[in-house]
Amino acid sequence: MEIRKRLSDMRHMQTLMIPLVEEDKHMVSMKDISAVCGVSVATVSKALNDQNDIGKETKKRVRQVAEEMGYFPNTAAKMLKTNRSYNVGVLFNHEDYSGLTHDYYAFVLDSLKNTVEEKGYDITFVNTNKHHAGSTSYLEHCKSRGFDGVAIVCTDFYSPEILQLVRSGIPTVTLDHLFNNVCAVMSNNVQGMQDLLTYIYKKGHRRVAYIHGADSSVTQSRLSSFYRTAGQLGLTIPDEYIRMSPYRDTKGAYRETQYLLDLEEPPTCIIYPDDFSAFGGYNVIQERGLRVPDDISVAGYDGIRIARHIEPTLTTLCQDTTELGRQVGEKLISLIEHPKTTLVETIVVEGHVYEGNSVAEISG
Amino acid sequence: MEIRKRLSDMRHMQTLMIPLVEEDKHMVSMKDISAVCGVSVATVSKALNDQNDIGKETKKRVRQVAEEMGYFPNTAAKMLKTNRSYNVGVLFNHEDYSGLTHDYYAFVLDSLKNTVEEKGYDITFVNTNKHHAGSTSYLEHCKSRGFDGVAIVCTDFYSPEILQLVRSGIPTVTLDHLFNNVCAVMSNNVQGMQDLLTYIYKKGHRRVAYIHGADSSVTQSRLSSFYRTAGQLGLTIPDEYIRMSPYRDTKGAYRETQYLLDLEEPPTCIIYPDDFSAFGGYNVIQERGLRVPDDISVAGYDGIRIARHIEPTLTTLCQDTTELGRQVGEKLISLIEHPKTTLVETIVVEGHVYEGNSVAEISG
DNA sequence: CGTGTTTACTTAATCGTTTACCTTCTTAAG
DNA sequence: CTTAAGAAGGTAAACGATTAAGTAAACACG
Repeated sequence: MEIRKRLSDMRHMQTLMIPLVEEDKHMVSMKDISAVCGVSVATVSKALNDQNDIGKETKKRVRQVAEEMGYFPNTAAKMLKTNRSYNVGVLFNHEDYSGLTHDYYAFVLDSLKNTVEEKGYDITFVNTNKHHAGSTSYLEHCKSRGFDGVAIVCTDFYSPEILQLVRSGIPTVTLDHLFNNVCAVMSNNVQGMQDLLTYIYKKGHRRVAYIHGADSSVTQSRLSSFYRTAGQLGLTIPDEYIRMSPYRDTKGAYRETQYLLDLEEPPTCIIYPDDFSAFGGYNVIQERGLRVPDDISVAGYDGIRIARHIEPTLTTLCQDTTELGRQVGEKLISLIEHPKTTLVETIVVEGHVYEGNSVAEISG
Repeated sequence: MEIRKRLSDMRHMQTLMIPLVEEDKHMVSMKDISAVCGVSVATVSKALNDQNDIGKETKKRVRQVAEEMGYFPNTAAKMLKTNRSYNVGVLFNHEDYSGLTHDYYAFVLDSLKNTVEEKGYDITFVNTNKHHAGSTSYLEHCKSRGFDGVAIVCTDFYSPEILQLVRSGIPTVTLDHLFNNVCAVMSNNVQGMQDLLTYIYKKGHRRVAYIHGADSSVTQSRLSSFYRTAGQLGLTIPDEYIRMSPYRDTKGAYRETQYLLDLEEPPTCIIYPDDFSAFGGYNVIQERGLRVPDDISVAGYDGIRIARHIEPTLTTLCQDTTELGRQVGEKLISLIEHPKTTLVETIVVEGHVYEGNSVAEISG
């Protein structure tokens, strides 16, 4: 016992004396601290965790020695014992064309990351790779890694795996998709489309086309809001004004824009599925020798950063990615830390119309 | 003993019978499998890890039961015992204006993620938040989490914390920065700038300005390559053609462009620090009633996605983010799995000139 | 003074794996 | 038949923490 103390003590001294060597592999553990302080490991644990059945003096000394020795907890051991990882998974499936390379999701993730890190949590991507050793589903991967919670940010919400995950009992928050009995944070697409269309209407436009994205709950919200708002404003929208082009597909946007411009009575303003697509629209329009917004007005959706730096700056519905990420993070952590008292609810985040120069004021 | 077996067996049956309930909290462990199979835990472990001192039949049975019971390993326990996490940290400091929201890094990260996930590793962000419980430095966070390796992708490379990290003995790979004795993956900024400037030269330009980004090793490479190439081509670059504007700062690009256009002998082509800035240049030029590329040519650097969808499409040096991310990932994992035989080297990834319409062909 | 309470610890079990080292049984060679 | 080797599996000690339960000393109080 006495010998072990000395040994541990010496090892400690070595570590201290050569602070930045390459072979700094050894992590100092509670055992090392306990040896140096001459107390039990349990005492060290309690002292560091600020338990109250430890003497003031001892606590102080243990903490100081721990500091000096450069102690930090072994997360794996802590996890194993406590079943808490202080790590949240983020589901970012990018088999479709999106994920990290999509401004909207990247910005949300950035904000989410800041939010949870501030509260002492780390972020790990839920491995979407099927070849991952042992685990075959998202849920298994999450359990295997012991995530305290999972943010489902960007994925195919209709896959059975996702359903399995949200039903598993692990705290989950979804972004822009609603499941029964699952917390969700939603960008207000209904209000957003209403604001956007109303803005366009107020600028004098009466013939407004909408190229919507591929089917999803987001698309549905926007589309129905478009129809509803149009109705309220007394606009008649001919069927051929409603087109489809996948999100962020400039080719598709190009094609549909041509279709719209070739109509006998073309629209005076086109709303695109997203900003990226809107720029696809710019191109056709310019190619035809027409100008935005003088000859035709254009509106986007998202509010990606570049949109306000390209002339004519794009009028678009700017989604509040910072707030979205923050809400996802806060809700998730609340769910983790206060599972009983946290409301299962849908949090709606408002966007706003960013007024660029792409929608003209027209009269009559 | 007999009783424990039965109990465990029954618990197992329950789990199987109510497959998707909310209270699916219990993770089936090796102990459960061992009880059902009537073998020891050690045998189960060996069977699942495909050790060779286990009978064929037993191995098969254990594996099948494990499958049926929905077993997957507890990562924390495995980590604790083996000191391997199959988890790599990614250092993505975004206190400056970049990080996830920067196309270049986001694309690299996306590729890195794909690469390591394919090999069975997960990605966790190195927590850059100082308030994180217990750990105060990147290194401590990494050790605490037990990362097998760390990819240093986007950060202030001059901070002492980073130095501590790369010297710690944890496998690390840096992107676009060179440390002594540390693996690095570099986008070839020297060749890139040379190619870009040569392209511009061949288009007939003799008065080329370069607005470079804020100081960093990347900036230095590009700038010195610019000078060197200019010399080789016989171009004389007046001092006032070399300007500075921070990366991705459209305001700065705007300002410097004005400066350049106001010169007595303005350049015929301006190279910007990045594509984002180049669009800032577009704006001034358009505002002044000039046109790209007829009146002045513009080149960017990066090759962000949107650049090829905006007219005039931007001529830019397209960095190969997919390859960069892949190389970082592969090198890192090689370093982790074969520390002795992996070369400590610098991998250089080539880019290519993306030929848009923003650089005019001029004669004389 | 005896008894109960509080304080400040220690002991030891435990989380779910891995693995060095046994044990037992089978088989083949001498 | 004896013995050594090999195959198949078991035992138990880790890994680094947490925590219920126990203990010894100090203190309080009628």
